[in-house]
Amino acid sequence: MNAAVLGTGVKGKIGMFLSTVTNSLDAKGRVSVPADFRATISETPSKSAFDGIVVWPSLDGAYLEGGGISLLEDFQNSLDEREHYDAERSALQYKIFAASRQLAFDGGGRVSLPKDLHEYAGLNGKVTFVGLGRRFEIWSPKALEDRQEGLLALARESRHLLKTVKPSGASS
Amino acid sequence: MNAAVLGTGVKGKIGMFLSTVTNSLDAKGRVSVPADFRATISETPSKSAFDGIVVWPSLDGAYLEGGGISLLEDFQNSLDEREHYDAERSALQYKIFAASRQLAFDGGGRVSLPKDLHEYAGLNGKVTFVGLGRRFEIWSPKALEDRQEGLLALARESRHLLKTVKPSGASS
DNA sequence: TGGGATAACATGGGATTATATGGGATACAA
DNA sequence: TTGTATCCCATATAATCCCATGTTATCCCA
Repeated sequence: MNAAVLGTGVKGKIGMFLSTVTNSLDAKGRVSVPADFRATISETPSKSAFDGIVVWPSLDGAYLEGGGISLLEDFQNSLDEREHYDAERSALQYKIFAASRQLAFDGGGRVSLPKDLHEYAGLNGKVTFVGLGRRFEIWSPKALEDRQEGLLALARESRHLLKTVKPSGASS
Repeated sequence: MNAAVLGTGVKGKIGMFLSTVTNSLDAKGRVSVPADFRATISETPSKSAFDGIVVWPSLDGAYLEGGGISLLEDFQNSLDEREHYDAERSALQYKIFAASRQLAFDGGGRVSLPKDLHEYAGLNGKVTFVGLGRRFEIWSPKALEDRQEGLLALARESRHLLKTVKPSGASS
């Protein structure tokens, strides 16, 4: 981990996903997206008219990652700098773009999580949204608890990375 | 092949092709284009009135590539920046423009895949659409499974390519 | 600052619509 | 004709819309 991880170089008005919220998953597979997250999505400009979230299975474990459609648009822009048949580009496109789902909000701000995603993340009645800035994660509350172990220690060791002023040479 | 040759310079509202969907190919050679993909196509502006998808054999394997008509318009714009008889330009024109088909939607959002394209992609009863952002791929489910080999590991190693913030020099 | 009024939010369930898919009828070309 | 492609309609399933409700948070005024 290096300083770039927390570096900011953001331009324009972009909301952030913050806080951790647990909501319930009903019998139809629906779950309310936290209101704060919905606000973040609607205030972040995007090229797409899509009103909802995008979710895909994490590459790292049994949980989901997600964000607004603008997050994927940023990924797209990054990948466009590579050649069309570049292996690394393809791998990311397959594992993120092809693996993701567009989940539209219903009138009450809920989305329905497809069954295969339930299963991937081991979801069962309750769902925890973890705000991580530009994106968020979706966990089974139990699995998230396990993951917390060890994070505190690492966060303490890494405190020196926190800066309240942008480094002058930051390119991000 | 150079990425710049096929680079896109899209402006305005555009949708993205996301997720992976398997539909069935009936006895008449018809297959439903996933509703999300149709929505993406209809929300992306184009100079053409054509309502359907454009498909051509991949240059890289036994599968098809496709997108909305606007994708081909973007390719055209990129190629226009080259000399008329430039070798790369000609090659791409032959292998993509000349090899591609315009497949119109029927009333139910299906297209008929020509038999030679079936055969090229080894399609047989089932057809998988793979959303990759600006374009999509069409695979035989079995062949797609094989293709996944090693992709997860490569995607994990390549994650550093994904940036959520545009480089400061980006013009977009 | 207390406390009632109002609004926002999360959630349940039934009604309605969209989607994928099959099959027949019709137009067209070789 | 004979095969091919297009259009139209039917249907089971799945997804979405819509309304109702309890709860929490926020506002407003005395």
